[in-house]
Amino acid sequence: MDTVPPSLLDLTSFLLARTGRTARARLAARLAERDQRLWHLAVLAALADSGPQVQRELATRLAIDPSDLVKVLDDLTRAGQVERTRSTTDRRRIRVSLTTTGRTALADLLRQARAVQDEVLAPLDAEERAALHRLLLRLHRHPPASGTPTPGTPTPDTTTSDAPTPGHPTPDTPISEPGR
Amino acid sequence: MDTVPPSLLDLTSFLLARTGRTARARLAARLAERDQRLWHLAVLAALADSGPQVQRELATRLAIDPSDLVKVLDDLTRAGQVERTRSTTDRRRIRVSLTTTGRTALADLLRQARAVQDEVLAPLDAEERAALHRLLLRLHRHPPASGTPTPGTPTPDTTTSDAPTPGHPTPDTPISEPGR
DNA sequence: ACCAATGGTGGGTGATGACCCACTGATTTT
DNA sequence: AAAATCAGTGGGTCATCACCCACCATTGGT
Repeated sequence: MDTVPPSLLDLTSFLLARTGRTARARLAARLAERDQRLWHLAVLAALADSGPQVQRELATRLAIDPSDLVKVLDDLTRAGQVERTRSTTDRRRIRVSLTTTGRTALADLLRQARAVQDEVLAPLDAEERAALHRLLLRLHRHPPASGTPTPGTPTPDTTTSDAPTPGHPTPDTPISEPGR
Repeated sequence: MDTVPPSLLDLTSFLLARTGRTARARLAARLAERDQRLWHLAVLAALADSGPQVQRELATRLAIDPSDLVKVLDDLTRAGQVERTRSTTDRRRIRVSLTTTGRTALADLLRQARAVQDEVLAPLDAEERAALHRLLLRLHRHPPASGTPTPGTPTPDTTTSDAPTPGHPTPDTPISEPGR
């Protein structure tokens, strides 16, 4: 049984898609055990890296719909990992900041992520992993540029962004997009 | 701007997931222009590589639900790219074979796939692409093993030429899984 | 003070993808 | 020839996302 059609294995893009998919799936599954999802990790990471921020900033930075961010933050707040405090200067805004437990949680999630990574990258030795990481990082920074304007996919490409997900126009440079 | 949280960029698995996602999305978008989807490509490729087969074989090989395969084949048949003929020996079975136009279509799709690939891998030179391909291929053969039960797709093999890894036939495993 | 714009929410919507089950022919068993 | 089995279908279900819109609170003009 088996054999993946060789024609497909010749396509780097196919391999990329496939491995990426499994990596993602495994990570998601792992996080699910903690009742967290990819977006939760992304948000916590963003807060840890860039400090407390207003929701709107977070949303644009993560390229997530503000409306969806709300839900993620609801979860995180409920778990006591982030705190929402209204900005004193502009009471419309809400500053989101990491709590101590949030920081701990993040550390744990990152640990999980690395564990999954070790599983996925198991067949590679340290140097190879580093090489892979380097290559992927290069790809990451690069704007795929325009591509196929397919319905649903405007192909935006804004200068910097990296990867628009087809199907949805991605405005500017989003970030992570754990979700789909 | 953007700035993806650095913490995430440190995760190879994150980069993998992300680039893989965009690769997949772009390819899907491209195929969509031809009114085809990833599974269509996978099926055509499987038929081209392994010759005419009974649906059930195809399904297990591609790790697709038999029920879903039917729909894909319906499309391909409608487009005149494959032909379904009942097996003379066992009339329950249906042999699926590629038609000439199917072969042409496949060639076109693969061309599209490579085009997308060129866009995605743009920042890398030939050697780097080769290196990336090699690494991914290694990962591909590797059974993700346990961990998170990601059902679905096992791995392996294609005996094909391009593989860096010298000769090992391959065991077998499911294949592609454009989908899940 | 009034009005337009803005941040944040809540509540949907639509598309996609995997999975499942019941049903029909054909074949094999016994 | 009846029973069990199998290939192929058809018709759902469920879960996941990204996206959108109407709405409240709050501001910034002017």
